Amino acid sequence: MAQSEDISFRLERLILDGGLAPGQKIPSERQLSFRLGVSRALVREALHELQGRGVIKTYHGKGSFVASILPGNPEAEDSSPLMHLYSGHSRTLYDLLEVREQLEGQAAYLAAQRATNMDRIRITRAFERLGETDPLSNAEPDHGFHQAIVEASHNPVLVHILNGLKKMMLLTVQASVANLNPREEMRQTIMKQHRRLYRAILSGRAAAAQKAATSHVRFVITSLKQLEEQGAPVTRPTDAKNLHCTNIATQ
Amino acid sequence: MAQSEDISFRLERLILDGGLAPGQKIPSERQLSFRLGVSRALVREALHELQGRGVIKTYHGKGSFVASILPGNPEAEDSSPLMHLYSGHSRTLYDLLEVREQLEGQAAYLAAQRATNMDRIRITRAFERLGETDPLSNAEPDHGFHQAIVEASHNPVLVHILNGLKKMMLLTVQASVANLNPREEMRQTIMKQHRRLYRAILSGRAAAAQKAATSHVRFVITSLKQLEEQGAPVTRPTDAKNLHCTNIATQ
DNA sequence: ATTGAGCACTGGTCTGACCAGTTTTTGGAG
DNA sequence: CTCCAAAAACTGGTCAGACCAGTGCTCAAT
Repeated sequence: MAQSEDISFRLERLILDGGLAPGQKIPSERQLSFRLGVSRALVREALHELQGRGVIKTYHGKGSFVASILPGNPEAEDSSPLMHLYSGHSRTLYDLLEVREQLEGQAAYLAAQRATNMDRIRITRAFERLGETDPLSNAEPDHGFHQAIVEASHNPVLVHILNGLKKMMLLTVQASVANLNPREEMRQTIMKQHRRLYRAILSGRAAAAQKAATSHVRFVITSLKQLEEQGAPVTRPTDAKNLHCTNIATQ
Repeated sequence: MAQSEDISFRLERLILDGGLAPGQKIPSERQLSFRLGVSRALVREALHELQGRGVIKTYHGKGSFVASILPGNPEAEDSSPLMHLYSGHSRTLYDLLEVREQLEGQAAYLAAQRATNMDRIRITRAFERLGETDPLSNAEPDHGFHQAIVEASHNPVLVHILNGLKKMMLLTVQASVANLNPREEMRQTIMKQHRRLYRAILSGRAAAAQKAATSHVRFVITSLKQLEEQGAPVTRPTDAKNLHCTNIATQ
């Protein structure tokens, strides 16, 4: 009945449809009031409702941003039982990657189908950034590339799950992974896979995109297993700073 | 910093310290704005924050009342902000099913490959129980069947994620779903799909199992969409008791 | 006593203004 | 031309006052 509830509902859907990029800025209050055809006061009330629910964060002079929902719990409360149970077990990494193989494939498939022009621009930008940085610290751009693809799938559930998987990988992953990326022929292969994935999505070839993504993850899996068999150390990184070494696993 | 946060904080304390019992009426907006020395708009924003947090309920013409804080399960685990964000949005159900289509398929695939004898026994037992119960309350055995399959995949991550998805579906799902299962031809089709899935897994035909599972979920999706287009009500169940009506969606 | 109109509440919404931070633009100094 | 500071153009935060829309009470006319 209340229009303000309707507004906050529509805002939620706007956030969901928009890909639910955590940390992403949402339109300004005045803009929203114009778009939705209501007064600014109403928009503000709706935003406060979302704020109370922890969906968004608002900063004076800057704007409102989608709250990162996963990392939002500094307390070990929700993720702890699972995390603690899993982390440290070498096997878990492969379990995670096994699921990721499937979901990254689906994300690529959907992205190829549903990507808007804005999405294509974001993906392209992320893709171009892949080659710019030096090999050792390219965890960030790589993450951005895959993130852009997942968000282009326009399935918030998928975004959420893959984010969760990634986070768990950071806790589970082994230091040995660091050895994988620096190898020149590895980098070549991965770059090629990325390019294939990129082209498939941009040209809307959904099946090809899915195949490219799954085979990419599968390649990472087999490479890791191979590496492990060669007697690579199976130790976890001790501090968070070293976590970027997991770039190969998040590709 | 923000005064409105301070206001909502003071209101919360007023509710707690004031010994305001659940269901009790809190002062009117105009009264609060006078008492707190701020504008009514500010009070309204603060109230909306509390409303979003589920602390109060507001009724047009009557006033705002302290909500009973009991009904929520005390365990913080499933009451993540994500849940609140998703639940109630019709689209989310399809987002969930879209992901499930993929993961149930993978679970079936892996189960066909990895199921131990013990797993086969469990799956068989669950399968046989499918036909025994009356059609209206067969949410339990159905859930058990799929659960047994997922666990036979021997991928804890997969088990965990699918459990989470199922839990979220229970919060998201619409009452209209209840109409799907009782229909005779639906039940026939679903039963046939279950049998195909069961046989494929037991005989170790992984690809066939995967196909059976995904097409099963896809069937549910299209059926639901069809039903929704026919003008079925898109209302959420009001009490937890009706949630078992979601069996069709969790199959 | 019953009923109805009217009034005094309640929240819901709008308008337009102004304050206070942040970011971008711009124009002049070097 | 470059660079940095002033200014303009954003952002959210707050206010005042008005009017609409439900709810419930009161009191007079029947």
